[in-house]
Amino acid sequence: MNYNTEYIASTLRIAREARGLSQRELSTKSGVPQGHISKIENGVVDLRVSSLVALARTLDLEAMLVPSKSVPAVQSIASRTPASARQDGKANRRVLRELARLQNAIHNLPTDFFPEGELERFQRHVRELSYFRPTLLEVRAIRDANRAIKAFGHGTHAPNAIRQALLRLRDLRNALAHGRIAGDETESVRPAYSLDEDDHG
Amino acid sequence: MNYNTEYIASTLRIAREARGLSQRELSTKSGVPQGHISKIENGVVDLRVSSLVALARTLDLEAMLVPSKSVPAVQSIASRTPASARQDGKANRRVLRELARLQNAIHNLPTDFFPEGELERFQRHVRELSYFRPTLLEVRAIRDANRAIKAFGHGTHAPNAIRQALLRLRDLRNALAHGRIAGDETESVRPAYSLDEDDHG
DNA sequence: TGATATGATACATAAAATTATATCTAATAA
DNA sequence: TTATTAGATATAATTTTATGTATCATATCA
Repeated sequence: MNYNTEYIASTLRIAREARGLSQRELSTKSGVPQGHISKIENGVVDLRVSSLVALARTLDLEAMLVPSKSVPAVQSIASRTPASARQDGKANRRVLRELARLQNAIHNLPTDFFPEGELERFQRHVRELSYFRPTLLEVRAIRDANRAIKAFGHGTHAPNAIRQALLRLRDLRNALAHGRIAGDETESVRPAYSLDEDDHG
Repeated sequence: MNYNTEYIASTLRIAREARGLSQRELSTKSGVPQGHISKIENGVVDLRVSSLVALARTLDLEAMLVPSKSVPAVQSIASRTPASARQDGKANRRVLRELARLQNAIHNLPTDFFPEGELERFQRHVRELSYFRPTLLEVRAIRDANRAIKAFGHGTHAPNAIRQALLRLRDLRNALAHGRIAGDETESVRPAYSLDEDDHG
């Protein structure tokens, strides 16, 4: 699997949640079993094109093959582009930098202070936050989370502060994801394989 | 397989032939076995996304998920010239070779199976086709005509097959002469799974 | 004729899809 | 808190199928 599975996984998950569908609902609509949707969204499988098309269609997405040269133009067509690399403007960059810092900070947290899997879930929430336009995000919430983690490293180890801050971010993500069901706003668009892979943490 | 595989099949095959690649060459470049490419191009298999991406990348295409609403805009961006390949040698030589072979084949056909003057007209059509840039021609159509003639020589003598194939070429010539893009089966059908041919030229 | 290249086929195997079951999460109440 | 419940998601076991390796038939060229 030398293409970016993260892209497919995240795109499908975000699109599903943006429409307020559970995996089971998407399953009945698309015909793809719920368990399989779970595996797809977690990047566990190298899915077949029929599954991809079935899921994409029920989420109002189309799988297309476009000339590589046209990819930037195609991305510019979609009004909501991934927040990662394409926004310019100081404010946006600042938000993204905070987000990246947060990702890194969570990655370096000692796992034994948190319930099993909690940090991974938080990681995912933060990563998915990055798919929204930075202008929609709240710098302060992100910064608070960073501060909490920093305080955790320095002084008294209090996981709850971190948890609180990260839960706020999760709620923000949910609000954004569920808030634009009806709108003309379209989904994130990204190449099926990344030209430059994520730093991974 | 409840989605239309025709598009994946024909698009990949046309893109490959437009670049003058054999299945084996594409195989070594993409890492996908030749036998598998054969099955994919014949629509026998429901290929995995990794295979699709590997083939597409080798053919300078990129798999993307785009909002359904944006599909027309994306299609207008990706130009739909039928056989747009590199300006350079290999693909062009391939087309010209097929064309020359076809001229020769028509020349050697027994005249008594065809109405008076028909073969001469076909000859002229093919000759005139060679006046156009090879990049605009369709190897597939030319090859089909060659095959039809070969089958005629071997098995049952059925002039209609040849006539059909040659009429397709005549239509292509007319379309080119009038400045339009020739519509063959790949463009007449509207995909649910939409694929657009690359344009290098 | 032999040699080379092309696209299709056969079969073993690894992996995805299916079906069914278990686990997790977010609320609510005791 | 702690227990419980429902709803959502993840995992397990089995079946189905794409993939990988090898070979085949046919066509083309020397």
